[in-house]
This record gives sequence, structure tokens and C-alpha cells, in this order.
Amino acid sequence: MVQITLPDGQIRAFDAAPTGLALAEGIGKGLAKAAVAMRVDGVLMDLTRTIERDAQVAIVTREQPAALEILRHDAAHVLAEAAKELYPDVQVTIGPAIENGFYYDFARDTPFTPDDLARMEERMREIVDRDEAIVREVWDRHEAIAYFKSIGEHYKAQIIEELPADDVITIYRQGNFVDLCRGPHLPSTGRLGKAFKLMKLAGAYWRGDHRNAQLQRVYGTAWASDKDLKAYLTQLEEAEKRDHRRLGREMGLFHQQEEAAGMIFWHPKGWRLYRTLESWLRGRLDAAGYVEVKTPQLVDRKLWEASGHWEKFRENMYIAENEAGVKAYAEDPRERIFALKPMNCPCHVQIFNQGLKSYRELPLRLAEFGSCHRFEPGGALHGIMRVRNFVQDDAHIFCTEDQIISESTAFCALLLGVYRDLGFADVFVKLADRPPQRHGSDAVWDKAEAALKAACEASGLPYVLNPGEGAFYGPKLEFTLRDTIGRDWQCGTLQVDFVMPERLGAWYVAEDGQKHHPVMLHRAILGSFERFIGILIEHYAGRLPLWLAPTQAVVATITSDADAYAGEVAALLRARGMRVDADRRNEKINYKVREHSLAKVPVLVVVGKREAEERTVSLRRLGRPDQETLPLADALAALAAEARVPEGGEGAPAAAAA
RNA sequence: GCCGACGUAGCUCAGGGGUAGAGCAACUGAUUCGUAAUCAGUAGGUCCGCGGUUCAAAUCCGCGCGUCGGCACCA
Repeated sequence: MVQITLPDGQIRAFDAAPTGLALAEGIGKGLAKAAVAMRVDGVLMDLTRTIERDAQVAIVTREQPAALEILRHDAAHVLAEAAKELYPDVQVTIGPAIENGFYYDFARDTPFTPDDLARMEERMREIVDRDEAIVREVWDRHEAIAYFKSIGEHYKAQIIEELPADDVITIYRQGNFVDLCRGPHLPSTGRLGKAFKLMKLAGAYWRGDHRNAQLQRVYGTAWASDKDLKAYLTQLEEAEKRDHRRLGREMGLFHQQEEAAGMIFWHPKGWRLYRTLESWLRGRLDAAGYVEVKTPQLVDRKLWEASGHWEKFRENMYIAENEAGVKAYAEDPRERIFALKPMNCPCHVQIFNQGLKSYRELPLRLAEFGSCHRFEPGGALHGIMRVRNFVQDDAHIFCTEDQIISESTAFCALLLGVYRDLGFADVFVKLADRPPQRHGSDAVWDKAEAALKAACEASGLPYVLNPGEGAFYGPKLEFTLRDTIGRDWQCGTLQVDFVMPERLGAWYVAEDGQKHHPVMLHRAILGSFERFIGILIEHYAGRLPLWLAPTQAVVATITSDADAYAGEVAALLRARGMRVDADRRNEKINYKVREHSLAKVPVLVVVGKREAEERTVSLRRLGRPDQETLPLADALAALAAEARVPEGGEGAPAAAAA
């Protein structure tokens, strides 16, 4: 006798242990049809398994979020079955469910082609039509290893060999396809449905390690219904429309070309946007007690050796020398040679080191919009988001150990204010604490980690721990923001550094009259201007807030009767600090509206004969079909007020004065 | 760096061993028009680069560069 308690409290009794399927059938046909798996005392299980003991059981249906992962995992298995049928020489490895879909990694000498992708997808649909039963079996470990080896599935055999000794080895069989898997799975392939699509081919390393063999990964997406699949594909199209590379071109912001791969040619409009962001942020830093500096691009190897970069990161550094220098260096590696800076910190320490510092001068916050060059691997480059030359909104705070907490708190407040004003309210933090290999005493680490935690708490920032992921030189906070379409971007960082000041000989004289090394806080809010502007473009889909928009308004005429007036209106707006163009071309107003809308100009000031005579303007906002007509003076005042940069009251740290 | 795909006019893309194509943009002219494309005409090319095969290469092959999607990397 088995008693099963359903989620609504109903209890059902069975003489013999029923399967989940039987239970679902008993409750209702509709439920049985939509069933994907079941939860037995909270544990997800196959519907084909029997419920042996009294338990709380809930049937998971395909509409529920938990079902998606099972569907996607099944899709991966069906893909693997299809691949094995079509290409007997493939070896299967792993195939998990992922966000929005699944993938499967195959080992095969001949690469898959896009045609293979189409064939596999077609075969997958056939397998769904076959409605093969998916059967769970428990196997002996040695038998399983021997079996997979015997059919040439060496990766699978290896996976089983490396499973913990007490793990139960479960095998799932569907048709002729047998795979090691933890489950749970659907009762049969037919239940997968056909709301899936194979998306792309990619290379991926076995176990994610580039020293291992490269496998062929097939990505797919899978959903509970065709409607969901379609919605997802539409969403992908929408995301493509906000791609910063496309918008950057359409809005005339920048371009890139192969003679300077990984670098950016900023056009007038793009540079206007860049400068607006830069000068606004500079104001914030000034108000927060930072002092701005500028340090050399090209620095002697000796400094990079002292900082440790030459040893660890030389492969990613650009050597910049004249011919004689390169020749001398080739003949004698002790010769002087220069490298472009990949980071600003060693240079900032040089400024700190000029003149002996007193504890009274701390904290000293040295800020620099520092242009850095890093030789990033070709495959990593991505538009203006991942480049080889970028400008960090960098600063280094030299302080005492006791000041870490107040400085970190002030920084969190500053950062949150900046993000908020730029339109990002959704921010989370990861605290990366001490790694196994590290520098500095446990007591100092305790203090620094506690300070970072306290700073998060004081700023109302929830943090998650990222254990052991701190740098060898100190713990760090990593600030991630979420954009309108739910993507996460790690931008800000705050790193405590106990090592660099020591390596580069930074000292201050404390109250006790003794020399001590200061603590260095490396910090950035945007991370890099280039990447952040890319994020802004995608976040706003090009429709930047008025204060950031490179062209804030275009005064467009309807007929040439309004030409003189349009010039006057544009000049008046410019006199109020706005970035304005006048469009007096002999084109229809429809044409102008369309063109400036596509160029994402936030405000269109339309003037015709009537406006010129009445000294009014007609305002049309980007993306809105309506318009308002108002007296020129009112419009000037309103637009100028609206275009003002955010003051960021609550974001600015009160404790700014140093 | 690795795997795969791609590279044709300013942009989006078609073509695929035998004279280089379209739409939009540009230019010229006409049109003075009320809120997302006015009409007509003209011009525009190292088909990414270098080598090879061929009577003939944008097209086929090799190498390189770049871009895209992943993977690895991101101090």
C-alpha cells in the first residue's frame, strides 16, 4: 500500500507502487499529456519510475519553468541520437541544457557543415515522430565502462571512470541510442515536441581546457511551445537591432578597419558622446575628492619589470621602439626598450613616490583617464566592447589600512550614483576573497575583506561571495549591471592591493614617525569608455537620453520660407549649450522626420511658414508620433532644462572632501 | 590563439570559370511640400590581399589579413 499526497493535499492510495505516469493518468488525461517529470518529496524524477513509498508527489508539466530544463536536456539527447545515426564516426561527450536551449559536444575528425546542421535537425524531428520510449537503467560501473569502450565512446568511458565511487551509474536508452546520464528525462521522445531549432556550430575544448582536444559543439534552442520558440527568435532579432556595431554605423559614431584591428576611429558624433560622458564623469570625480593626473604611454621595460607585468603579461604588451632600439634589444636583452602601458597603476605609484608623503596627505586619490594598449587575442575582439586600445576611468587610492573601509564605502556610493544617472539601477556585486596563493598576512586579509563587506552593506549593495577568486595581491569587489534586455555586464571594480606599493617602493610617514607602505585601491566605475559606450548604445538601443545624445536636436524646415527662422532657432538652442543641427535641405518633412528618426536624434524641432510667422516651434520626440507646438521662448527654456546633465544628488558621496 | 562561417558599390545583399548586378545612399535637375522614403537622370567596383591552376579566375585551390559566432583568454 502506497499513499501519495498531491500538492492540493489530496491523498491517493495504491496497492502496488505506481509509476508517475500512472499517477498522472489517474488524476486526469490532460495532466498526463502535459506531464514532463515529477517531484517526489521535492526530488525531480522520471515519470517512468515507480513511487515505492508514501510520498508527496507533484507532476511537473511542460508549462512550468522546471520543465524547460528537462525538455532542453532531452533535446540534447535527441540531437546526439540524430548525430550518431547520421554520422557513425562521432563520439558523444556531454550535452547539457543551458539558458534558452542546449548544446552537445561531439568528437569527430571531419567538421560539421551548416548542411549537417540542417540534416541533424531534420533527423531530430523524425526521432520525435518515432516517439521512442526513454528507458532508465542502472548499470554496474565496470560494465558501463567496458560497454562504452566497446562501442568506441572513449569520452563517455572516461566520464564514468571519473565519477565519484559511490555514484549510481544510470544509463538512458532511447531507440538504439544509449547514453550515460543522471536524468531525469521525458518518458518518450515524442513528448519533446518540435519547438526547437539548431542554431550554430562552434568549437569547444574538451573540459573547457585549451590544452585538450577541440570538440564540435552544436548549439540549439528549445521551448515548450512553438509560440515560445517564435518569441525567442523575435527577441534575438530585436537584440540584433540594438547591436552597437550596427547602430554605431547608422548613427555615424565610429568605424573600425583592418589597418587598426581592435582600435576605434571615433567620428565627430561619436566623439561628442565620448566627451560628454568623460567631462560629466570628471565632474563627479572632482566632487568626490579625486585629483586627476596624466602619465606616459610609453614606459621603459624596467618599470614593468619592477611592477611584475613584464614577467607575467609581456605577451599581451606592445613593444614600441624605433629600429635601433629593437636591434639593440635583439642583441642584448638588457638593452633599454619601451612598452606601451597596459595599465596605469605603476605610473601612478611614480607620482605618489615624488616627495615623501605624510599620513596627513592620505587618502590620495589619483585619477586618470588612462589610455592603455593590450594585445588581445584576435578571437576575443568584439566591436568597441573588446578592443586593444581603450581608456580606463582609472584611479588609485593610496590610503592606510584603517581607511580602506571609508574609502570603499565612498567609492560604492559614487559608483552607484554614476550608474543610476546613466540609467542602470540594477546592480549587483561579487566579493572575491583570498585565493590559496596570496601575498600578505591573514590578519591583513581579514581586515580588507571585512572592509569590503562593510562597504557593500553601508551602501545597501547586496553581494555574493566569489570564494577564492581574489587576486594574489588582495580581495576585490566586482560590480555588474544589468541592461534593459537582461544582459549582465561587469564594469566596475574595486581591488585592494597590498603588493604593488611594496614592489614599487611607495612609502608614507605615519603618526608614529615610521615609514609604512600605503594600501592601494585600484578602482574603476565604467571600466573602459569604449566598452561602456557600447553598453550604453545597446542598453538604449541608440535612443540615448537627451543629455548624452551626440545631436540633441535638429531644426528641420518644411519650406524654404522658414530657413532664416530655423537658423535663428538653432543658434538660440546652441547659445543655451545644446548640440543642434539645422536641416534646411529642399526635402519633404516626411523625409526629414524619417532620416533623423533613424539617426536617433531625440528632438526634432519642426518649423514651417506658420511657426516662423508666429515665432513658435513644433516639437516631435523620437519614437512618438505626436507633436506639440509652443512659443519659442518656452521651448528654449524647456529643452535646455531637459538637456542638463544629471547632478546626481543622492549618488555623490558627502564624504568627498579630502 | 583554436573550431566553423563569411569578405562583391558608402550600406544591405544577389551572382558563381567567358563584358560586374539590384535596392537604398551619393551626385545633377525638377519639385516649396505640415510630421517615418517626391520624381527623373547620372555616376560609382583592385569582387579583402598575395600566390597557384586554366586559353580565361570575382568564381576553383593554397597562404595571409579582417569580420562574425562560439571556445580559450580578459592582469
